[in-house]
Amino acid sequence: MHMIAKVIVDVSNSEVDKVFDYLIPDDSNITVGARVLLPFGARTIEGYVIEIADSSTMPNAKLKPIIKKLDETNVIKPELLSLSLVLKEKYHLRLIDCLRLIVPSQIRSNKVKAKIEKKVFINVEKANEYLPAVRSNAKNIIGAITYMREVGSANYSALASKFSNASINKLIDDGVFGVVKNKVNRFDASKLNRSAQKVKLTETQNNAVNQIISSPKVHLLHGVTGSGKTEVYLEAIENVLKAGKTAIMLVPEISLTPQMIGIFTARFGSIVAVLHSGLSDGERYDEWFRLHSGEAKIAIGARSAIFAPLENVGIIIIDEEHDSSYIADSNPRYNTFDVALERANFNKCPLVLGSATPSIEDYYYAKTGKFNLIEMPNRVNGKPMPPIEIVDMCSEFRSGNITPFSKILVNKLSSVIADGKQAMLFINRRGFSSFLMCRDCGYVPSCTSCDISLSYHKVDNELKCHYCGKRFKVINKCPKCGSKNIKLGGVGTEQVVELLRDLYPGLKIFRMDNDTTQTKDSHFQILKAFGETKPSILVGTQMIAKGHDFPSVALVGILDSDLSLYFSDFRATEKTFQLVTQVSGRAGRANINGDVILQTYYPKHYVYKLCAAYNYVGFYDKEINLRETTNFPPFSTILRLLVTSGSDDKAKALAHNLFIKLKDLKTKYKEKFYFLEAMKSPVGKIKNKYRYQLVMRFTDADNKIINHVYNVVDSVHDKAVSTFVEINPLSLT
DNA sequence: AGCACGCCGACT
DNA sequence: GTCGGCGTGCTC
Repeated sequence: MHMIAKVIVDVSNSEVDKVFDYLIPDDSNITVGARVLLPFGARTIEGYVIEIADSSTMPNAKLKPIIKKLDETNVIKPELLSLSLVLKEKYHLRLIDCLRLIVPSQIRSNKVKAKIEKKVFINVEKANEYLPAVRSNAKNIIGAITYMREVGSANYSALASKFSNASINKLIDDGVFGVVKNKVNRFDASKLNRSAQKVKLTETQNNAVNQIISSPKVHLLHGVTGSGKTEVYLEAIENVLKAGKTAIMLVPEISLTPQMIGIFTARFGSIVAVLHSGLSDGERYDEWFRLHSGEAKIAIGARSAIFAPLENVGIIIIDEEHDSSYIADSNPRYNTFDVALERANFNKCPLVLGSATPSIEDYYYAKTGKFNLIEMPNRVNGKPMPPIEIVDMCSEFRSGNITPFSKILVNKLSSVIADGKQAMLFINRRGFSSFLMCRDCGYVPSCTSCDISLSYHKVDNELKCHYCGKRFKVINKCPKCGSKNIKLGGVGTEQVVELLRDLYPGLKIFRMDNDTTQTKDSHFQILKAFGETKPSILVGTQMIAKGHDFPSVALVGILDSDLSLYFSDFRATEKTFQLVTQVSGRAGRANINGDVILQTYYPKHYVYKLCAAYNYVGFYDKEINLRETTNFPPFSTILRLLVTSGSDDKAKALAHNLFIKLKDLKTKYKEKFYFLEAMKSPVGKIKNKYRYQLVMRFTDADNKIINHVYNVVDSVHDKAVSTFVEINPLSLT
């Protein structure tokens, strides 16, 4: 009697996202969590064993046997298999998509292999006996022996390229050289500047560490910029390691800088494994396996590192917890916090959320006792935060200044440069200008695949779509009315750099945005060059806002802080507060004093006064009141169904169908259900897919409504249309 | 998804 | 006559 394996096949399609039964061959040692090779219809594919049973619901005659097991050790550990099952239910995902989060693509389909290095050693005694017998014209043999006598050991491939494969192999065969095969780690952390000595913690920091390690619950660590949160993390992790457990440390992708990794490797050495998008396939493969095998005990990485294959997790830390990158916005959509909480509960370990500007929801949960609130209100070095000056750009404009720089910003820039110091200018738009417009008829060129206006990139002299990346020729004549009167609108990073070059000829100006950071390491290169050049200016988007520590930055300019306020998003003011606080933190880090110039067209908006006062709690109080009276999160859940299809009609029809069926929810759940609307998405087309959305808002403590919605979504399924469900999405594009 | 099967048009 | 177009349906 054969045992039966319940298998999920590695095909990302809802039609086959179900359990298939296979026979387990007698001598195959296949267990739950194994990656296996399978006959599937007319082809051979991979799958994952999620259960072993002794009978099948199918007649055994129809079952096929598994071809073979694919790895020495099972790639899916029990905790992560059950995590996948939870995520599938919670987010209504395909199980295979969850499993693919657990098993990185570098492991699947044997694309990447471990790198084995052959190291050659010399047997000196043997060599001494051997050498006299060698013919004098055997140059390579003699050369290799002489060389190896000096160095003792060498890399096989380096040696072979010097003295030929044949000679080295002969020497190995004759026992003059010995060979050892070593697995090598392609990720080399030793290149990093390891610059962290252990410092003595302050009382506040010690108190924070003690609270965290003594209680396995969710801790919200609210610490101002410079309050020493990282030291708290390091100390807490050290405690966890001493207890024989492992740790997961998450940071936003962008702040996973060499310095950051350097701090951890300096403190903990080779038991740190790094997982982020900047790694090559080989590096990622090696780092993942070091965690999987138990060799590495600390996983540090961006969002996806929450799925690190660690066992016996003793602490999970999410730094900059308010950061939007923790919410996956494509394919398997998940919220990192939910996953982390699931893992923390499974391991009965603390989960730490750290931020200078926590999300309103999380601060509310901390205030009301769902989380433990730890406050770190003071900076370790006792320095005050840099003063923020708010500049009214409307009055600048009225007084005839049409540049993106206010007078006071230019004055401060000039004196910073004269002092040989540095400045950072933040503008949240890349390219030269964000749109073109015909002055005569108002025509704006837009992407043919997306409903979005094209940005002008002067460096490449072309128009680019920032949604799909498509490129178009620049127009100098309006295709609609023939006018040559085309104007540029919306200043971007390229234009800021150009204007600065006119203003300060000869000054070194760096630009960091999506366009200048496409190649591996370019990120690091720009920051390094900026750090070494004084005076200089760094112009950039969001990506210059996080984590970087440049002691000579004396001025930070926020050129257009209102950008995020224009979006009709209930989180707009929150995002603005977080961004301004974060960017301001770049000024005056070390011994020099810093200044922040904040330019806005809404100087009266309450968010700016509170930013300038660094008054997070004041901002929170105001915001939470607003959320409560308007029934927004954390007082409600927002659910968005995104309906997309290559066919406009089919997408529209399905969205309409959903709307009809979901209207019942309103009558069924009455006062718990506030809101339902169906409409074309704000960006109605992206990459030639038409987009419609249904947005709902309700209170739903027991997930009844969400499950109801899932059932409705299943009932209207259409192959030509994809429907995505998002819980509390960050944006509604 | 991806592959086979199947039923219609235009080619040596 | 048959080669190949892609619509339909199934995969333990």
